[in-house]
Amino acid sequence: MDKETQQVPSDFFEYGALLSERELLIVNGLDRCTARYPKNSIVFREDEPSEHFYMVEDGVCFTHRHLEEGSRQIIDIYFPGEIVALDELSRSDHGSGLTTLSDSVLTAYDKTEVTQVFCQSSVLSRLLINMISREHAILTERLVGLARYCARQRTANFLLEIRHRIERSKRVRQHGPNRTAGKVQDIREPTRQAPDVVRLPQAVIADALGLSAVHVNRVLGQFRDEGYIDLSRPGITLIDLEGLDGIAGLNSRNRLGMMG
Amino acid sequence: MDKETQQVPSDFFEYGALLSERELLIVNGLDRCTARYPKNSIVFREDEPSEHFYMVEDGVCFTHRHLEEGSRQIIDIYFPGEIVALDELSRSDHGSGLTTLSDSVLTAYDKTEVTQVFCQSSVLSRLLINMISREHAILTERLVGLARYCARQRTANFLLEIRHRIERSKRVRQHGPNRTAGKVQDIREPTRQAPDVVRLPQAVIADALGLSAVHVNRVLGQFRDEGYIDLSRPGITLIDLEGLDGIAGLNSRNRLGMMG
DNA sequence: CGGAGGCTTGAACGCTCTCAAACGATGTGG
DNA sequence: CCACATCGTTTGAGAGCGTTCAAGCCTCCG
Repeated sequence: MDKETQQVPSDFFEYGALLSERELLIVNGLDRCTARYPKNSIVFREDEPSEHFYMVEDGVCFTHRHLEEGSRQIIDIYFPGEIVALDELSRSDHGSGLTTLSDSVLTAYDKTEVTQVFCQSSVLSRLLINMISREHAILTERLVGLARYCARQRTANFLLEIRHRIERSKRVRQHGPNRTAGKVQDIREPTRQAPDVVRLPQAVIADALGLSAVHVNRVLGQFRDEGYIDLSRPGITLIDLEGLDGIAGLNSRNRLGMMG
Repeated sequence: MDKETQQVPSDFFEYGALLSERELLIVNGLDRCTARYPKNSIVFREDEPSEHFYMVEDGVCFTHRHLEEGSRQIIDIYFPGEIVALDELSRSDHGSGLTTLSDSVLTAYDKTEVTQVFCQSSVLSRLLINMISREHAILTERLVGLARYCARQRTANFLLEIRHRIERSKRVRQHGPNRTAGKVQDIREPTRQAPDVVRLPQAVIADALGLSAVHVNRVLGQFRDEGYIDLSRPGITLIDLEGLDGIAGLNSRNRLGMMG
């Protein structure tokens, strides 16, 4: 692969569409605007006019909806390499707000331009549809989880899903030539990027799972006592992945394959 | 509009994309297979290979997921004119099963053909993306509802949403020249198609809302006692729509606008 | 007339919430 | 360097909402 390939937003690779030279040029030619956002800053609010979608370059952020009483529901959490607000391509306003959890770097793409440009190419159209469909599958999974599983199951499933996405995020970010090679670069900051450590405030987990922070804490306490996780250090350290998977009790379907 | 227009699946009109003669020809040229399904029959099961998506011509059906313990979660309910399994365009298997609630007529379209053909046209690509995005918005709404609202709110909201979709379904089915004219045809079967009557088993409502059938019944009983609905006749007759809307307590956002 | 499926209602249990109060880490200003 | 504020975590007690189990009823239909 050449230099141009490395400029392509890394997440695109995940969708199995082999882009030709022509499509790569199109994608690389897109207008983009990269900016830095401090921790806990609001990138956009729900109901604001929506002109861009974003790719997370660095940091962690989440989409959310505010409810009347002051509580909020977190729709999804995004890690580096993931794309935010893809589902809003055809909306004129934001269906949910976007807030950063840590200092973040985001790249904004113009929705109108992307839609128009992508629709010109059948390969890119397919790619876009695949990406949106994947979001849809994740959302369906989450819906079933919220409706039918208890706090223990939801929490265990959540921890595993976040772990999976952190891993995927790391993998995706080593894009370019190194992707297929077995060569793995050393992790730069073991404390921040350590594997199997979920570093999210319990209040955020609660808002994502539709639970109270107090009860999330209680469930995590149970998991700690049962030896599944470790809470003595900052963050949630996953110890027994199979055990958590057993608690989650969800079929392996949620590890969603892509493409068709 | 000419005869060709009337052959176009009516739901496409809802998305505001003005199709040119050329696109209409493409859409009308799609392979399709219309079949009749008796009440309570399974059209496809989850995890089965997925080759088609369906348009509901007549009847009511729903998509669902089965859980280990034997319970099920209903993902969505579909009325005439609506499209099923659109989100599975890029999947090779069904993420959820499809079952009929009443005697139904469904038209199957080949997923691969539709994807390929639609991706050739930028207008149709956009249309497809808009339709999928709309599904996404609905799903997000449902997610927030499940996570953050109590049984009364969810039930009230559900009744209003179903009413809205039944109305929309009726409107969409009078496609063609009559669409824009104020002329409204008489309803043929007032008992079956009466406005403001939701004819769904309470067990189905429960499975859609993530509640037990017993508790749905209790909530409906409350609504009856409070004068919002009437249960003396078969089905649920909505009496006080504003009242129900007040209970639902959701912003008007769920009456989702389309296009961007 | 009898059976089946859906609806209705009661009682008790249990999961999760709210309220409340500490605790610990972190950061800030005196 | 310490006092203090703040934020996130932890734990307890009590209340509420929805569940399960169980039984009876109604209605449609054979």
